[in-house]
Amino acid sequence: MSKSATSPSVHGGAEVRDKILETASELFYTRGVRAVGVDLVVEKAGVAKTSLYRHFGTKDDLIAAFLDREDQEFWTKWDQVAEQHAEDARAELDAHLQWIGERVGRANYRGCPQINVAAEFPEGDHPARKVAQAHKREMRRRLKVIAERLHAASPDQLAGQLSVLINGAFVSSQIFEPGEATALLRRAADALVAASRS
Amino acid sequence: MSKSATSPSVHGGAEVRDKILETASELFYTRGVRAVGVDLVVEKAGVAKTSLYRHFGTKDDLIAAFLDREDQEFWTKWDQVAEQHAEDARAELDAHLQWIGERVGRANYRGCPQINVAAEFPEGDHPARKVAQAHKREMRRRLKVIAERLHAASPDQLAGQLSVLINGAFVSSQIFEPGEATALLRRAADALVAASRS
DNA sequence: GTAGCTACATACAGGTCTGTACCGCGTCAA
DNA sequence: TTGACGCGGTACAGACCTGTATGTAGCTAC
Repeated sequence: MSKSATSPSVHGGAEVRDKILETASELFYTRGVRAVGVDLVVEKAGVAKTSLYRHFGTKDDLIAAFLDREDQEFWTKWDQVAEQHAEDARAELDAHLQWIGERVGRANYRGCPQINVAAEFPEGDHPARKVAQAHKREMRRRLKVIAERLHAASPDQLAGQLSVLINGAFVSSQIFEPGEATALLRRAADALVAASRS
Repeated sequence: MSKSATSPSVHGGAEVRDKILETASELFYTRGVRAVGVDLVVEKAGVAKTSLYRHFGTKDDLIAAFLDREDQEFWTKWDQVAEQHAEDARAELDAHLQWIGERVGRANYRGCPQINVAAEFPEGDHPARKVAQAHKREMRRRLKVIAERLHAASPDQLAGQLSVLINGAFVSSQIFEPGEATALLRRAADALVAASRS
């Protein structure tokens, strides 16, 4: 009957935690992490400040949880697309660049959360930077698998090139003409894949 | 005998202003703009706070001046390299990717200042964002000139692809192996240039 | 000399930030 | 019924932030 959660399972379960994280994620992403104080998060979420600190200990932990959430959302989307092209690595890569290009081209797109937070917190020991670094390495790892399926001469190099291309798209939305990103990315990937076979 | 400067030329000229801007630039770049207060800039520069506010009205103006300085430094380097390959566009592009790759691979590299500041200040009306946007457009413009000299079928598209590649390199230092960036960039550019001629 | 400018030094106003303390309320389990 | 716990609400501590006010010293030009 109940949610059968483990630790904070009285009342309605972890609804308060989810509400805080959801609100914080939107605010952090649209306004920047340092620009958003916990008081604003608490107010917009309609919860008590004590609840925020009970669930997340520190603001830094909340930031890390925000990046974790974005990370999971990103790979969920990735997996959905990958499943539809399980037999054709070339089509899978194209499909990824398609949705990434569309996402980058949206009007309210504000860049990759991982990159943005890494830019806001240059200190290497910040908990959020670990999440960001793991995210970027995971991207290259997945692209390497695709590169291997494409029989690239050097899968790791092609994966690196595609990683740079995708990361570049994340931070280049300002220079794209409307609707330009997808075609530009796919043609660039075409060229990189073709060259990787020589 | 004197420096013959124009407006603030009493005492030692604009030395104080330069000292402030130089100190602020290093602090802003290594620690992040929002993480550095004007008190710290003043202390490290060894000047009075009133001097900072006399030369730069607001902290936002100081940030914009910081990005302007970085912008000028970047294009100065660019022009130096371009001069050495005035007759050969292919060699010029290669040389640019060479020094950019080396810069990205340095141990204390913390990304492109323009991208970092844009990530720290998502509001579109911030004075520093105008500088950052102009910087990115200027890069694409210069790359388009190179693409035209390379007789690309669509110079603007090739310039866009190369822009994405370079911007990607700026934010991907975490995923590069030591010394990997230059070769990866140059081979990727090879592939893009080759494909642009078909 | 004297006025005008720049610079240094210090203090402070007014606001914001993170994180904690304390209180009362409602709900669940025993 | 009673105790434990999550939750909302408020107040607050302590630190930090930007920007200004005030006063003093030194240099230049008239």
